Amino acid sequence: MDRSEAKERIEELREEIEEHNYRYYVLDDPTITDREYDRLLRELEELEEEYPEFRTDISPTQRVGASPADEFESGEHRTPMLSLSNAFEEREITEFRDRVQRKLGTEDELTYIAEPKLDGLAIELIYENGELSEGLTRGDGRTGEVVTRNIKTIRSIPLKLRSDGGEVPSLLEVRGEVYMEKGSFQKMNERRAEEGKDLFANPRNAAAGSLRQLDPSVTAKRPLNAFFYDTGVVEGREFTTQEELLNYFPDIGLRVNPYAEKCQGIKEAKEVYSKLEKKREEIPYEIDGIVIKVNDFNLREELGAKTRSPRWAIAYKFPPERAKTRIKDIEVGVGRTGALTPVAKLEPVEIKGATISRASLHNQDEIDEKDVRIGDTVIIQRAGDVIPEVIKPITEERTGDEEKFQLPDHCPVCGEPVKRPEGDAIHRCVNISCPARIKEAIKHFGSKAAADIEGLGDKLVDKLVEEGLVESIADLYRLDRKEIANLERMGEKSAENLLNALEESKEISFSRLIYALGIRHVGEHLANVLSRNFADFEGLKEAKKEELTSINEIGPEVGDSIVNFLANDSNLKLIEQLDKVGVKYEREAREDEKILDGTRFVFTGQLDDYTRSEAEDLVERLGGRATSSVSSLTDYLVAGENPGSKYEEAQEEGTEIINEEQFKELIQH
DNA sequence: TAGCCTCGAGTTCA
DNA sequence: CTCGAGGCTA
Repeated sequence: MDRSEAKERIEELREEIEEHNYRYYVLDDPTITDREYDRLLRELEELEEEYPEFRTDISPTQRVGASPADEFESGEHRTPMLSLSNAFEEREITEFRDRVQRKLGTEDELTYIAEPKLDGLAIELIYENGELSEGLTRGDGRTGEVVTRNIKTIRSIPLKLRSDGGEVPSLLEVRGEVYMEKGSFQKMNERRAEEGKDLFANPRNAAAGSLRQLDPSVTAKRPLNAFFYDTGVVEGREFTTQEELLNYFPDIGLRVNPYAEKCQGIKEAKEVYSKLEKKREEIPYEIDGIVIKVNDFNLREELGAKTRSPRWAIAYKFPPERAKTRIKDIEVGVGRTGALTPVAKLEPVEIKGATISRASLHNQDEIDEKDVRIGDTVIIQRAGDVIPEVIKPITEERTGDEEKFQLPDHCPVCGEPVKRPEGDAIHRCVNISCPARIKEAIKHFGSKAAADIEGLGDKLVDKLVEEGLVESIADLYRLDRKEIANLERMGEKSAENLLNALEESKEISFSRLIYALGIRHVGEHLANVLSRNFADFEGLKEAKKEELTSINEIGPEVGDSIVNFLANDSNLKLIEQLDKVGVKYEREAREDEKILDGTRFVFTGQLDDYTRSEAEDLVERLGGRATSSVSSLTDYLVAGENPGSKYEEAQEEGTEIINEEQFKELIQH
């Protein structure tokens, strides 16, 4: 065989193999045996070995997995992967329908698509000119991990889109779910048991663990599969309905779930729910409910989205798995804000593979209302399949030995009296030097979104405070190498790492530092807002409550909290000491050009690309001003979808009215 | 003043 | 992830 013959054969084999993959995985209708398939694959491997110049990233041979990586890169989603709002009861589904119809201003029932909600992990694949170029996990919705090489090992995922139906879109981002079948999961665990390896708790964890393998050749051996149900950015084709999308995907080689159904009106969607709930056992993969989506994409656009979820879809979940157990005891924890939280210690039970041994009871009201007592047999569930929750005691099983529980009136850690402000459900230890509060404050300070001090874990903080080495946040920066190395389980090396991390953390942005201080009601977001409105702590300290509350998103409660924090001597001392030990904060490096220079904006209605407050922040960052009502001083009214009464006001005032597009042009963002 | 939307805070397990 | 509560809009 000469070179050009080899090239031809290689291409032929690739096509043939992918064709068989398609027939096997998408159509579920294989035409050759596994042995024949393996033979083709082996032949291709040999040829590629012999003629390395014809190797490519999208050859089926790549599916066996490339060499291990050190870590995953992170990649941004061009459009965020939102999550779905959940419903557990039929009533909530009816409310969903009403909401949707109200927002669209129609009385007519819409067409929906109901699909099973797979219990796997969401991914996004990017096909450029039909070739798989990148695979991303959902991550936090905005940024995920690049798992392209692992994705390629999944045989049912096409490396190249099929194109017999005409042109393939030049850019196609598709979204779907990677999962593991229940049977494959079981077999895999049996094998792992034989090999003495740790078992996976459930198929979901197994799928997630497999996809996040640094060594793709490990992923290649895991029985993963995928269904697709959505798109991200698409260029070169327009979809008008979910139905069209679900019909089109298999044509280009993407698997869609066979249980998806078109529903005329919400009632039919509810029927799909009941039907699938009955079928749940016999479906070969785990599903935890159904997803109901508005079919028409134009309507979807009109409905828009909230920050975390679209308004045009809802997840209708099956009842979560419950279990019966006993409350052995109730412990009390003290948080950063001094909140006393009762935690039930449970007789360990397994739900969905995880062994549950504790569950928060939140506060005294919750305990009283549910009448939960120590020694009670209770029903628990994992809310959202994650966080354990006590539903209710089984009173029939009481023996009379159960004890009612009352939160103590003195802090279990420092012994000072506990207060419960009127109208508040939370008991609080108000002693700001309570060791528990100091510990939590320090942990918060060192956390990722705050000063990000690597190596400063919970255990270490506990020890530092207990040993008396650290009494305040500033003390962290006064630790010396010997002190640290002398602690249990800490050596020279760990001490050095910690010191380095501390040193690095001294350079910090103003907003992170504000957040790190742990001012009540001031989280990441508001810390950011504050850092944009004040240059430094000097400015912030001088701010009166009125000045603070005039800032968007800061109301009386938050204003008070900030003023109080900065009026407190020990807090002021902390800020001073941080400065003394060398913590240098700076306003965010990215100083935007002040192109708007005092221009006043008012927003009304809904914008596509920003939330109201994002748009307002943006304006302020660019040196403009965003106000809430139209006056003669207003330069522009930016009108989004469904503008409110401000629209008419602006017309009366003769204020210039612009749409989102024009706004974007104006700010060039 | 109600209802919607976000943010903050607290939480569990592997 | 969920709950409660603060802030904003209608």
